[in-house]
Amino acid sequence: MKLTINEIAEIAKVAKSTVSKALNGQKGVSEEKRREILSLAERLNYEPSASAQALASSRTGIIGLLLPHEAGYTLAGSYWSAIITSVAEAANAHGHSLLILAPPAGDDVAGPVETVIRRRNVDGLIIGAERLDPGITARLDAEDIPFVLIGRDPTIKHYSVDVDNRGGSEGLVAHLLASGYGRIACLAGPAEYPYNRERVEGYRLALERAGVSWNSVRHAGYTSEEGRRAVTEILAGHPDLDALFVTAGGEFLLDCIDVLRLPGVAPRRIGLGAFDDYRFFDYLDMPICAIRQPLRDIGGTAALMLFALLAGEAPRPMHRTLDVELVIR
Amino acid sequence: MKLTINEIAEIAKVAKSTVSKALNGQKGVSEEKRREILSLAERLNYEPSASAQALASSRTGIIGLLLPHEAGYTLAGSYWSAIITSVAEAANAHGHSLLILAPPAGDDVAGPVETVIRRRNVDGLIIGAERLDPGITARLDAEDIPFVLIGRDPTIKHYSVDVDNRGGSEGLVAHLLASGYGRIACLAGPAEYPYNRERVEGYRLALERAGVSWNSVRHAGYTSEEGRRAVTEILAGHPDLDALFVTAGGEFLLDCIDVLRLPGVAPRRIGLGAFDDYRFFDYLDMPICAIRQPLRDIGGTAALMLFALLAGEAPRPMHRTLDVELVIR
DNA sequence: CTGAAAGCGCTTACAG
DNA sequence: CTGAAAGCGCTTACAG
Repeated sequence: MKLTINEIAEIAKVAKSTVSKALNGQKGVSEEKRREILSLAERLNYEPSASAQALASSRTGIIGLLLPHEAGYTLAGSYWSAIITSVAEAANAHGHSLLILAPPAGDDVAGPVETVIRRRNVDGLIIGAERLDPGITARLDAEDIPFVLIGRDPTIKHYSVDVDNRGGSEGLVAHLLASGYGRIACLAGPAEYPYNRERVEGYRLALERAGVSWNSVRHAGYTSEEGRRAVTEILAGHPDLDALFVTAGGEFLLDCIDVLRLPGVAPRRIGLGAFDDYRFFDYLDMPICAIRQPLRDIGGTAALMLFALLAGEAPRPMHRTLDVELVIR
Repeated sequence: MKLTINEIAEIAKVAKSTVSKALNGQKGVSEEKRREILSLAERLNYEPSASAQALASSRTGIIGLLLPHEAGYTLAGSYWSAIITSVAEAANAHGHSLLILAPPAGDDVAGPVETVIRRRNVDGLIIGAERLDPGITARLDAEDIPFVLIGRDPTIKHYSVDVDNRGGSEGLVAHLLASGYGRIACLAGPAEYPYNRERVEGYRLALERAGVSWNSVRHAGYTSEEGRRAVTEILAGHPDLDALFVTAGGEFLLDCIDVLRLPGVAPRRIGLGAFDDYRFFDYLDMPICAIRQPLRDIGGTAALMLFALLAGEAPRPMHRTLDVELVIR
């Protein structure tokens, strides 16, 4: 039924080890035989069995992408969709497949990682989880499974690709200042996410450079209630506020916008800055500028780094920082 | 290094075939030994090698999800994100992994399917591609690889899960009629997509039931230009139009909305009906109602059907149709 | 119930 | 360069 290396060997009248070498481009086969075998395999539509190769070589030809559980829920869903497809395409281009690891609802990321390690079913991992237990990366290191993080965690040694959180925020806030806003508050997601801290730094930097001393930073958890309450309190605490910089997108941002659009608030015409751009910003009746992230690049770059690692190279720099784009409306 | 079945057998002082049977819950092992072996494996954190199992049993423990190439681009990205994570979770719950297949830019879906068939690296497939060449499903049938389609193609015999396109559209249009709209045009995506045809049918049915003879249906391709042109022409052709039903979401819908918001058009206050709901509809300054699809259910149901097929059962009904929800704004 | 043996389809030293 | 052989870690008839 299934065409195997044995049939190829038989037809070509060589040993199957010779076929294997020819197919894998290894030395130790005459150019003539190689050509013969290659064309035969081509003609017969031969494709090696993934499982057999994996077992014999202890390389699976599969890379894994670890998603945070929230990936499926938030409107930032489009974020993960772009990451997934770009990684999948890069994987295919390198002759690999992409396995998706998503922790079950409520669980953290440790379970899937542990299973993957023990079952040995991926060669390497791209980790999209935004917060990561150092124990997990330690496990991966111990087991010699290469991984690349999307986003960066300063407390952990790892390869990573990230966007320029600080620079992007700085540019955005600088633009708000240049547009005439003078009292810009910053609403940030939880400080445990490194990117929120960096974006707050960018905010501070822009104010400092412009010689503006007025500032206000507040962190809030990623829940509808906390986000809404935070915006409400910021507004109440600063009657003279004229702009708000929100460090995150997705549902969190939408909740903030909801509050800003409330009847009592809307007349104040608060300017909005957001770290994440959406096309529907066009529909909002408020001045708004945003940071657009190069989503497909993030996935593609992470994959490239991982494949370098798999090839035994040490990609440099260890941390890739991608530029973002300021979108003005 | 890696713990294998041999070590377990040695420690338990039994043959490895006995260990295998015990672990896999097969008969032919005394309850006592089974318990012993199971607890030993548990204690030692033993997890069988995925590749070895796959090679020996010719079951990979992996299901594939085939995405259309557009998945990463459109705003409907959140659609795929929800499908992917829900399928991944269902797969995990069944002890399987999820492999993502995404055809390279410009290519169709045939390449990845062919590779998967020949490499034998999935046990079954969930096909998310919206348009499908019958040749592909024929290949899968021939190779005995079970598959479930998301969406339904009447020209192909297959298992599928879909939403109630006709009923949803009918309900939506009926609601528009009940709200006082009398001249409702329908802008549909390409007729090659079965769901577009079904949604148009729902539109017609609602008009018919209400005894409204005025109708206007137009199909347009999924490009920015075609969508915009279609809306422009519909508006120009029907100066008395008071509502528009768009059968699709994503970028296509956004392009339509752009045209409706154009200065010359906006004053007319066209009511909008959309098959796909987005939270940002709240921001639009136009009357709008929409259909919300049960995204996570779609993925979960498709996975359940596939696992039934893998277990040798024939899930019935062959086509699952999920209810949608009418969201009124 | 129990275990020895063959086999899944490859890769990889190792002789020749 | 070429090929015979062992081995990857399991599963699955098949005897006992």
